[in-house]
Amino acid sequence: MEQKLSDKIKKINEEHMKVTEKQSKIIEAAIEEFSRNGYASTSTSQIAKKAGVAEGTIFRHYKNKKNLLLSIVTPTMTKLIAPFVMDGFDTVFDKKFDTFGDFLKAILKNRVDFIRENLSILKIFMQEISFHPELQENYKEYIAQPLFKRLENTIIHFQDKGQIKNLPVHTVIRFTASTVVGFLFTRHIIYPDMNWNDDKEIEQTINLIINGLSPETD
Amino acid sequence: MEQKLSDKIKKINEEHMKVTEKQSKIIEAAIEEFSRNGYASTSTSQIAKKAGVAEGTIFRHYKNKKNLLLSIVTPTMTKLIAPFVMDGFDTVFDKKFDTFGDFLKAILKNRVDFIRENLSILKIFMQEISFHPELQENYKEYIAQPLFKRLENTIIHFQDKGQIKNLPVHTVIRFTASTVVGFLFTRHIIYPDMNWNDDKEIEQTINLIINGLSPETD
Amino acid sequence: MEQKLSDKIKKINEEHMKVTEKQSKIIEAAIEEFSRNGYASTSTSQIAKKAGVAEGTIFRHYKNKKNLLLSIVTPTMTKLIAPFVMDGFDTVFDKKFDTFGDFLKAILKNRVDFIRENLSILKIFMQEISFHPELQENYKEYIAQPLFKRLENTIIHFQDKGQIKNLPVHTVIRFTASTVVGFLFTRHIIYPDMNWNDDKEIEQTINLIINGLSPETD
Amino acid sequence: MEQKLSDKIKKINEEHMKVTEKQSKIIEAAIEEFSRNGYASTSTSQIAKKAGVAEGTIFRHYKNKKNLLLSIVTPTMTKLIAPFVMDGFDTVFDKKFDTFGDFLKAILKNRVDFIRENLSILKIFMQEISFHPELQENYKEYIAQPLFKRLENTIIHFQDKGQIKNLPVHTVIRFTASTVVGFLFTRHIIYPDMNWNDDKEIEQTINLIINGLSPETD
DNA sequence: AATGAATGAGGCTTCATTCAT
DNA sequence: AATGAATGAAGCCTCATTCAT
Repeated sequence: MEQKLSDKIKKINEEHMKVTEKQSKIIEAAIEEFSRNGYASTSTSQIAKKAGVAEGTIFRHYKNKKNLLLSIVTPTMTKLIAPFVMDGFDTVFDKKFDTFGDFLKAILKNRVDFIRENLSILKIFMQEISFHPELQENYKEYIAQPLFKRLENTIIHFQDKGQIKNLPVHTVIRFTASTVVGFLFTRHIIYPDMNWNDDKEIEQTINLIINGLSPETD
Repeated sequence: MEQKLSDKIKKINEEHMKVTEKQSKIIEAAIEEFSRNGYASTSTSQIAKKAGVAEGTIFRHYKNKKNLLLSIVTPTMTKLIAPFVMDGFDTVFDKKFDTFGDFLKAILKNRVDFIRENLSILKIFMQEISFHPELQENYKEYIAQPLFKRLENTIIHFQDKGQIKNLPVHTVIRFTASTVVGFLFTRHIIYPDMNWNDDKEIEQTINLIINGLSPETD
Repeated sequence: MEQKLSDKIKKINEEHMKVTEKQSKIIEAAIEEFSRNGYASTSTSQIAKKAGVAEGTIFRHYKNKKNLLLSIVTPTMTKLIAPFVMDGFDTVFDKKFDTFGDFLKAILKNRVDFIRENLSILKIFMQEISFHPELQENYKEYIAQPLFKRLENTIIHFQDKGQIKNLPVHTVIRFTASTVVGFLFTRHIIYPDMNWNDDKEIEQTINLIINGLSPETD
Repeated sequence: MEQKLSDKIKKINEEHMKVTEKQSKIIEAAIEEFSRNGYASTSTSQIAKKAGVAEGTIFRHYKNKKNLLLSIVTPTMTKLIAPFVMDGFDTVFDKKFDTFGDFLKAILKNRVDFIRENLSILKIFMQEISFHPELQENYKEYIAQPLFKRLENTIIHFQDKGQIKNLPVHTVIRFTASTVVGFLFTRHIIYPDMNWNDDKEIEQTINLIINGLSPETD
């Protein structure tokens, strides 16, 4: 069952691989335009022009505009969480971490490049998730739920070790995610052009999380 | 100068007051539709139908669809931060707070109802801010800057009192805001229908922030 | 019968006189806008704004937009030809002229100021005459026909005196009118801002007409 | 330089050639409607219906309603004056004319059919030239200026030969053009349905011009 | 007499999608 | 596989006109 899930995810990603040259031009153009203007305000002819293909060509490869959106967003989102859910991968979970801090650091190190490279798509995802039920369903089934399950285990593990306050798991996740996402959002979307010292910021961010979650020490 | 700003903001809000009955029906309908489908995917005829007015009536009151958006979003955003920037108001800042926790609690108590009541508009704001330069300008001038200034003072105040770690002010603000917004977002947008114990969640959230920011005690 | 015609024309002009202050503001504004943008491209709200009245006020005084146009154009056109058709007036026709040249000079002297003052309205007339049957009917009945009749008599008179070549009357009128209108058009519409020596140009123009029409002298 | 101009004009006309069948239906319909109702009072849906195409098809070929107008008017106007400005063409200018009368006769013979065939477009041009700056610019650059230059030379030539009164060139042109245009206008626009003897009228018109311009013979 | 809010028809234009080539 | 002309529905907005105040 679990196996099946990661198979499905593998398939989603593999389908994304076998693309012709025109196709990848279309995808590239669509990502740029969707992320700059939003899905609804981007026309297929705009994408075609930017991709250097005929309008009809888009519809030869993607059933419709919505389908093009899903083809862009879904594989990237699954890849984003792949290290958390893929068995057999050399993931961050396969190593044993002594502290919750180490764990966080490892995740961030592992995913921060991927996020930077796929920022436009993540932006599109955040913008569009509310408006497209298809996206929401994919998201819940392939991303949110598997991810939550894995994190749940990890957090309980560190709570058992006494490193994390005994708050409800979802509160811990929410706090951690908020802080991390808040940093990445500020870093890459609100002030992408500021002069950031990424290593220092990440360390500070992790410290704030660990401090926040550390059990009363008396 | 500072006085002038709060005057401008007062004006923005007052202009929003003198509305006919049809006008407020239009606003109400637009808020609902914009927030459900997004600005670009909401048609003015849709709004007119839901408001029970002729489509032309919308354009008698708002010269543009864009203008309608701004008329909805800008006054609400200034009202949201009004307690922080208005002089002469009985704001959360006029009282002296002994601890940073008390300060946070006071803010959240003060603003949480407003946020709940204006959730749709805040959602619209978050969705559209990236796509509308006019919105961005209003936001920077009337909201982000004044708010930052006030918070900066407050945070330095509590850093001087030794309650908050000596991190850069913007880091403190980012961490605090991320955590608060992360809670509100989860509470009202991701899982609005869950059975929330608001008081307890707010307390926990504040504790996480205070813990996170508390200076090393050794 | 003839009497009736000049009575009708008198009535048209008198009706144009009893106007309230708002009415004349509307007329003034309409003239300016119609002549600048054309009838079809001028909106009644544009006129109202420029006139400083409410949109509804226009329709209190003029049944509709078309009616406003007619109220502007028709009286002016009848006034333009009034000296030619009004009995009892001290017209250019009442004096006896020795030569066709004197006659032309007298007409031009008499009408040139009127034309200059009513240029915008004449422009509107020329633009709109093709598109409005009502205008065409008024024009034929009250302007073209009476005018032609009078000119016919005059021209036959000078042909009998041997001053004008024995061409068909309509040819003489066409040639004369073309030359005069051609001058006025160039003078006031094509190059209104050039530095014109009006007296000299008028004299030259008349000379060209007289030369053109002078019988072979051999 | 001069070469460049005639190249540009050639290009304008050639672009007008490569038209699909639907395109020429659109043009045909637009000409008829624009000339019957005026540009502003003709709707694109009206044109589409008359052309038997979808409204959207118009905008695939002409980015604007305005652009459609220009695509109709500009090439025809340049073609109208082509014989005057095109080098290498077998124009009326290439032959030597003994008299100004022969010159006028040649021009009229040459252009009268073209005018008759393109009457609707010329009407549209005259109606719309005042309201469209783009049209005015094209007109000045490609039509009025080159035409004036050529005529100037010709007129000075005949003035030197003593056939034409020593009036300012622009006065001669104005008088000649007024008389010719006055005839054509009466012939084709005011009374198109009258029973005209074209050859006789043209001869008379030319005689009037020549007489008008002939130097005093004493 | 004057106002101006309200209307709804219609105008120009864009767009996703189809289909013949 | 790729093109791009064609479509017609729908979008935003303007307008002449009406009517309650």
